[in-house]
Amino acid sequence: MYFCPLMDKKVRVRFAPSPTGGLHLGGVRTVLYNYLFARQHRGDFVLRIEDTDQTRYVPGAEEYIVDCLQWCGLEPDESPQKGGKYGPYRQSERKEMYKQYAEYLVKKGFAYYAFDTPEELDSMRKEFKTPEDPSPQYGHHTRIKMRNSLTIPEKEVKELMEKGTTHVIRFLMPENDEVSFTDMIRGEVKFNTHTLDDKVLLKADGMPTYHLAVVVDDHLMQITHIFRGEEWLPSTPLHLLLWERLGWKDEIPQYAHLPLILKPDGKGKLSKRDGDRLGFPVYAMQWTDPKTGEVTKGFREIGFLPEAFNNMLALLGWNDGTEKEIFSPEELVEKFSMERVHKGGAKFNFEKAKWFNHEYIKRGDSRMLLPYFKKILQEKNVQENDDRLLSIMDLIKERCTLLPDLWENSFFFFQRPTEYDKESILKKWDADKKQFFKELPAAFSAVESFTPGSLEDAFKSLAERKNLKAGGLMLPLRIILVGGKFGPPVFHIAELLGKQETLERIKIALRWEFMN
RNA sequence: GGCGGUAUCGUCUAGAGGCCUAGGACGGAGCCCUCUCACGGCUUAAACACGGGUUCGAAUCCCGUUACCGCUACCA
Repeated sequence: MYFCPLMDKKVRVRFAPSPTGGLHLGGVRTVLYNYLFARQHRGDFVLRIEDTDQTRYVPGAEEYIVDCLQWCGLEPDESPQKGGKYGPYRQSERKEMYKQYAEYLVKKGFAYYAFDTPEELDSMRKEFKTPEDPSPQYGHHTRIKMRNSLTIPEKEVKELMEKGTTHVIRFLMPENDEVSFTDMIRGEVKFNTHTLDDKVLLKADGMPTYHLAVVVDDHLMQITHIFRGEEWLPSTPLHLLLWERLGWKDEIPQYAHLPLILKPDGKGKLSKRDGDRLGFPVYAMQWTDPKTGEVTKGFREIGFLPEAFNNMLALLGWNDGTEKEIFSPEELVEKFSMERVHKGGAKFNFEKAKWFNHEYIKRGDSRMLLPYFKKILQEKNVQENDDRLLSIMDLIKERCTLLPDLWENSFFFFQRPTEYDKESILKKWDADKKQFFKELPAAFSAVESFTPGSLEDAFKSLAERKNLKAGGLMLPLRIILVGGKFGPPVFHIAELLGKQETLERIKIALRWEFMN
């Protein structure tokens, strides 16, 4: 059986997270690819909450996901919050629909009731466990030995049902069928149903499992393309069969299974633990576990720009075939193609991630950075007008990798040095130099425009008159103005400090006893 | 164990039979620029997992091996 979707409908894609905690960067990448594809094809992007596991309910997780998408600039067209004509968008609110479809499958002979208790399932697994088969499945070998509507006489089943005996509905997996489909990234993928099991479709609590819910909802919501993690590849044949048994074979969506994001070291999927261990975020935004109160910082909190974050994620597994690496959101929408997504998993590289952010800060217009800068300054209780802030950023942004670096590279504009790197000054300090700095304020005052060029000229001509080398005086000036060996070119610092403050700082420094 | 997927520099990747003595980026090393730190420029080390085919010719196609990853729940 080969499944080939018809592609003449309006593109509709979806992100369907389970609201159980922080949003992993792999999840954001999945959203990104969905979003880019939708925008490129002028389609719809829907957010659907997969909250069918009541035991894993985490308060606040759904709102958190919505906030993350907003920060990333990847907002859905339809969602529980926004609504839409295919709602509700929360699976827990669609509970009744799933049951009908499950019952329909039973009626058609494509599924059956199973009354086995968890304990019975457990002992079955133990009983059939062999070295060759360490995890026996509930499938064509074992189903005949279990308590289900296939093995129990019809009359008895009816009685059990009438008594309200707890049961699940399982899919009746055909014994020997070929199931194949074309994955947009991987090409043709084949399975034989022989090795597949009778997955639970409807749980004892009446909620569907992922498998039933995803097929029913994707159909009802007219989803045309499913882009999801590679971990779903093995259950795709089940889903395909479900589409077919439910009578929707002609509407099967196109699939693409995205490669996983791996740990930077060792092996396996990247997890929050790896971030904690290696010192970088894994979640998009800060997540506070409501149970333990544990707070986990995200990319936003450590100072990533959402555009840089997206760009980095887009390139983690995709490229446009050229050597271009920096793409604006618009370029991403235009250039992205699922066929060019790399098949293999990618180890996450935090250094490279930071490089993207650095590029965005460095290349970006300071006006774009202004709100971020102002927020930091607010925390530091600094008030300043926008024009000066813009000038400061123009000067320092090339040395800022993360947003907090904006402060680390500019604090000296807002506060006078409290201590000085004495070592560096004293190494070559003498009376002549001291005299030079005593006369410098007058020389600077005499300058007609307080600009880097004229300041440098004044500085150098004074040095010449005093028979000193200007080169040896620059570092002391820097330390006098900001306290240490850091910052942008020193005359630029002076310019932004302004005449009054520059002269003041020179005079203050000269009063320190180590200068004498 | 079974099933599925993947396999190019340390990392992300380009490469869709000859353009490959394998290109770019991050990171590393070195040099230049220089008042500090950066930015920028230049140079450099570093890879086709292995074995068989197919072909005049393979990183590219096929098969096998190996390694790694994923799935194998009334979780998603």
